Order: sequence, then C-alpha cells, then structure tokens
Amino acid sequence: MKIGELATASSTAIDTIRYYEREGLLPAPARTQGGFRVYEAPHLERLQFIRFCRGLDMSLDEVRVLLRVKDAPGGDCGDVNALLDAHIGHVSRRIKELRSLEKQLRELRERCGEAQRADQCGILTGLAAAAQESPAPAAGGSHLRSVHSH
Amino acid sequence: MKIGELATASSTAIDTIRYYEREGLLPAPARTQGGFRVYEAPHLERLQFIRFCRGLDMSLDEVRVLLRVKDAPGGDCGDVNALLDAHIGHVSRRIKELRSLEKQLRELRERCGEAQRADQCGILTGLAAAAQESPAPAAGGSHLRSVHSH
DNA sequence: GGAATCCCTGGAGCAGCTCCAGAGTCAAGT
DNA sequence: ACTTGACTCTGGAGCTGCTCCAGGGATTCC
Repeated sequence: MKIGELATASSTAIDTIRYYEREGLLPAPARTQGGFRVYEAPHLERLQFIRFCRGLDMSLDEVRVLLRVKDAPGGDCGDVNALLDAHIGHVSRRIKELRSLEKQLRELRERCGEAQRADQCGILTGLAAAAQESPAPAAGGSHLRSVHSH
Repeated sequence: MKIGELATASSTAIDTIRYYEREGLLPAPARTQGGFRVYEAPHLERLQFIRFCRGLDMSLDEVRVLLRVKDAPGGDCGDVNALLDAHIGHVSRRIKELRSLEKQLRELRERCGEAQRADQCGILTGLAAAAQESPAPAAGGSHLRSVHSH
C-alpha cells in the first residue's frame, strides 16, 4: 500500500506519516524502484495505535514509551502503568484549572450586558482593574497551555 | 524604568517583553543614548493587562482585539462581548472534552492493576484493540491541544 | 579604571504538525 | 509508445508563544 492509501486508511495526513517516520515512531518502509514508500499491514496497525494514543492527548514522547514496551518481547509493563497514571494526573489537573478559569470568565462577562461605549465597558474596566490589583489572575498565574504543561 | 525593572514589576521574562514589542502589543519605548529601552508607567499598566489576559488563557490575537477596543477613544465594545463569549465557549468545550478523556483513561487504567509481562498488559492490549476498532477514540477524534483548537 | 551587572540584536529551538515548490513516478487511456 | 493526470518525493518554511543562546556594547559601582 502506498502512502496515500495508508493515509486514508488511518485518517492521517500524508505529511504526518512522513513526520512520524522521521521521528522514529514508524519504521521506514520498503520503497519502489522509483522511491515511493510501500507499507504493509503492520504499519497501519502501528499508525492506528499512535493516532489513538494521540487522540487520548498523549504526547509523542509518551507514545514512544508505550511503543518501546510494546516492542519489547517479554518485558514488564510497569512503565505503562506509571505513564498512564501521570497522564491521568495531567488531565485532571488541567480540568480543575479550566473550571476555575471558566468561572472567572463568566464573572467578567456579567459586567457588560450589551454593547456600549468602550470606555464604559465593564469587561475592559474590570480587566484593567484586576490586572492592577493582582499581578496574575486568581487562578494561580500559570499559563495554562495543553495538558502537558508543568 | 529599564527592561529589567519592568520585567520584575510585571513578573514577565525580558525576552517576552521584547517579543510583545515585536508583535506590536507593546509600543516601542524611548531609548537611552546607548540604546537601552526606557519605559514609563503606562507601559507597565498595558503589560499587566496583557499578562492578565494571558493568564485567562486568551491567545495573543484575542488580546490584540481587546487592546484595539481599549485604545479606541469612544468606540463600542460589542467585539469585547463577542470575544469573551467565544472564549468562554472554547474553555467549556475543552472541559467537556477533557472530562470524557479522563473517563476513558481511567477505564483503560483499570485493565492493568500491577506490573506484569508486557504482552499480557491489559492497557497495551486494550489500546491496540481500541485502535483497531475505531479509527479514533470515542471522544470524537479531534486532537485536543489547548483551548484554542477548533 | 576595572569589574560586575545590565542590556542589545539576530537567530535558533521547542511540539506537532501543515503547507509549499519543484521535480520525479506511476497507471490508465488512446 | 505516448500523453495525461494523479500521485509521490525531498527539503525547507511557517504556525504559537515564547525561551535561550552567542557575541557584542552600556552602565554602574568601588
């Protein structure tokens, strides 16, 4: 199967497949004489595994750990448990952060019901005042990016 | 005030301040003869505003919109309301996604109580099986990065 | 006047792709 | 055999929001 077929079979962009190969997540496949990549069933399986883990919001480094354990013939899976526990920790911490964020935003939104002159907008004045008072928002001041921030 | 003082006064990295200037969020300040940036109180105020919004997980583009309205003398603030509503939408959507994610991860974690041989690890076999069945996780298959993905 | 501490610019690097140009390959149709 | 069109190749740049250099100059303190 050529890369385009693999791409549709796995709902993955072609560029992403080549990227995974460069990153060592997918083994380099055979090539035709003209240089086209030729994939077999195991490649698809592995790619689906990767995509599923990515869908669970794991980082590529986390996926790498899982693949390494998966590739080890009879190794033990303690690392898998630890990784998953840590990942669950990331996710639930992030949920907590976002909930307090949502609360702050809704309170802010209360301050301006309808459009009016900007210099009387409760949101803008509220933001400006809050920025003055606390150097960082009440949430704690961490810049909440993805679940993988710490 | 030189850049270092502004940095400590606003709990912002020096590089970040220069970055905001390049991005047009902070106006270019005066300079000493030797070329050092010299800031005044309004710079600090504006920077604190930006940092506060970033703490609320707004993107720089969102902050730009707020600043533009804030800078307009007597304009109206409809954009601010719309922006905040959209942002609240991002955040609560993301919370929903993460909650279903957390549930999936905890179910997965159930499958392997303690370390054992990798080829019998319930997590790995579960992941592999799930990847086979559904092309993407039940959550919907979107790659959930920050709150700003859509 | 010498040392320590600041500050400058320009560029690279992070994650995880995504998109592009410019060229080559393959399969089907005539 | 040849053309057409769809596919694929490589290498590099771009996205966000910073962060961290290197290799210099400015300022300040003793």
